[in-house]
Amino acid sequence: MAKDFSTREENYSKWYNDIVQKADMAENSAVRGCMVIKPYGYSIWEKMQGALDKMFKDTGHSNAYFPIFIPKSFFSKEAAHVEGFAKECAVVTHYRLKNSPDGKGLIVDENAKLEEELIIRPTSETIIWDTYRGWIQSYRDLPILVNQWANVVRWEMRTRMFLRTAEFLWQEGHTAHATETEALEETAKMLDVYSTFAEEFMAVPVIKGIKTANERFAGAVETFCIEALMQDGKALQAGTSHFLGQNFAKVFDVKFTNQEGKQDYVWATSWGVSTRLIGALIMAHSDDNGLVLPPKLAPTQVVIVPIYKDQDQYEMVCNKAREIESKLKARGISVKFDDRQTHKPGWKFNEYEFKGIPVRIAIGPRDVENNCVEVARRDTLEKESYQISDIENKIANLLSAIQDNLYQKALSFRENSTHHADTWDEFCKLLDDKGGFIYAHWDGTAETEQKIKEETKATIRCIPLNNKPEAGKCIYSGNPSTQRVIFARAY
RNA sequence: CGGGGUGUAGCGUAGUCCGGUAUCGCGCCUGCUUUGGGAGCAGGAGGCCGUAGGUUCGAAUCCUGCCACCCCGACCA
Repeated sequence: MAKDFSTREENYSKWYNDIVQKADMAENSAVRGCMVIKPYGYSIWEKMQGALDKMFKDTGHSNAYFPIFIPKSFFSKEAAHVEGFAKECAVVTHYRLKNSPDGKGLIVDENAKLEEELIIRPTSETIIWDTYRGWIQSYRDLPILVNQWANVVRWEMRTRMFLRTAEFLWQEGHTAHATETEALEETAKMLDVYSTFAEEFMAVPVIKGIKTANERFAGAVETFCIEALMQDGKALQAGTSHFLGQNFAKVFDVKFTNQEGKQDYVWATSWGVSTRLIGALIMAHSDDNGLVLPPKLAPTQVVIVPIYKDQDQYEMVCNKAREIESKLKARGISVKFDDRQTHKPGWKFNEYEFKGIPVRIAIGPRDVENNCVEVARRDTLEKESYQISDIENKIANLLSAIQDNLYQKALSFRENSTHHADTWDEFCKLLDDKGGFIYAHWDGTAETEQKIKEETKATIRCIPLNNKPEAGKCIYSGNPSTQRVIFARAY
C-alpha cells in the first residue's frame, strides 16, 4: 500500500495534521489562526451536535442565541473574568470602510468610530447575564436553562487545527437558579452529560474532576472538567462545567424575590464543549493508516464497494449491492454505496480507510454467486466473509462491537498510561519516559503547582471526583497532603 | 509576541549561494487496455515562482516591507 501518512512514531504532530488534511476534515484559511472546516469534518461536528443537543433537551434545556458582539463595559464588570480573557479579545472599533484617497482599495473610515467598542465574544457570560436581569424577577422565573450553539473568538498566538484556533464552534449552556444547591446539581448533571457523551458516543474514556484555582475558569467559583488521554500521552480537557456562584448575578445585578418575599442574587452555571472534541476523537482512536471513527459519530457508517470486470458484472453486482444498501438503511444504518466507475476498488478501499469509515463491504461476482460479501472493519483492519441473509443485523452488531472495541482499546491505553509517583525523581522520569496521567501528592498550594509547571510543563489536570483520601507528602515540597491529584502534560 | 525555518502547477519538490521567465513525481484531461488493496501504455493541459516595492538591460534567484504556514519559547479553560 502506498504510504503517504506520517506515522505516530515518526512525528506525532505531523501525523495529526496529515489526518486532518488527508481525511478532508479541515484546511487552513486565508486568515491567521482560523480554519475552514470542510464538509466531512463538519458532518462529524453535526453528529456530535445532534447527540449532545438531544441530551441537553432531555435534561430540560432550550436553545437560544445571543449576539456575537459584547459591549466593552459589560465585559469589564467581573474582575477575574476580565483578567482571564482581556489578553485574547478581538475588538471592533469602527463600523464603516471608505475608498482610500489614493484610489488603492479601502480604508477604515475614521468618522465611523464606535462610541463604545465591541468585543467579539470569547464566551458569553456577560451579555447573557446582562440579558437575564430582564428575565428574572421572582423565583417563579427560575430556573432558566438555556444553551446556545455559537462561534467564539480567542486571539490565540499559537494554533492547531481543531485543538486551538482563533475562532471555534462550541455550545455554551448558561443556567440561572434560585439556590446554590440547585446550581451545583446542574453543574454536576452537565458534567455527567459530557462524560456520558465522551464515553458512549466518542468512545473516549474520561476522568471527571475539579480544576485547581490556577486552572479554574475566569469568573467561576468552581470548575469541573472531563479529562481525556491522547495516544501521545498528553492530556486533553474535553469539556468543562462551571459553578459560577453569584459572581455574575452580583456584577450584573440579577436579583429575584424568593418564596419568603426577600431579594436574593441568582445562582449560575455555565458549561461547554467545542470543536476541540474532533481533535480528541482523532487523537484517541486513529492509527497510522488514517482516521478511525466510532460508529456512533461516523457520518457514514458503512460503505459498499462494487467489484467487477465488465459492464454486465457491474450491473449484476450493483443490483445486489443496492439490495444490501436498502436493507441496511431500513435498519437505521448510514450507508454509502460507491458505484463510481471512475475509481478502482483498491483506490476506494484506501480512501475510505483513511477517512475512518467503520465498516466496508466489498461485493464482487464471486460473492454474488455465493450469496456473501466481504466485510472489513476499520478498527482492527480484519476482513471476513458474511452470508447476505440477515446482513442488516450482522452489520448492526458489528458496528456496536466496533464502538465497544474502540472504547476498550482507549480505556486500556489509559490504564497502561496511568502511573503513581511518590518522589520528585520518579515523577520527572515518568513524565519524560511515558507521559500519561500521573497520580501524585500535592500540598494544595498554587505556588507549588506553578513551580511544577515551570520545571516540568506538567499541570494538575484535575482532582478526581471519585478520589479516595490518602495521607502523603507533596512530591515537590514534601509538605503533608491528603490526596493524590492527576498531573500530565496537556494540550 | 520573541527566536529559527519555509513559501515555485491541485499536492510534494529541483533550481536560489554563482541573475538570462522553470525540473521531476503524484494528481488532472483524452484514447485504448484494465478493475478482489492506491492499474498500464501513449498523447495532452496547467505556473505573472506568496505579495508589494527596490536594484538591474534582464529577478524564482539579490535587497526591503508585508502576508501565511511549520518548529521552539512566552501566552492560553
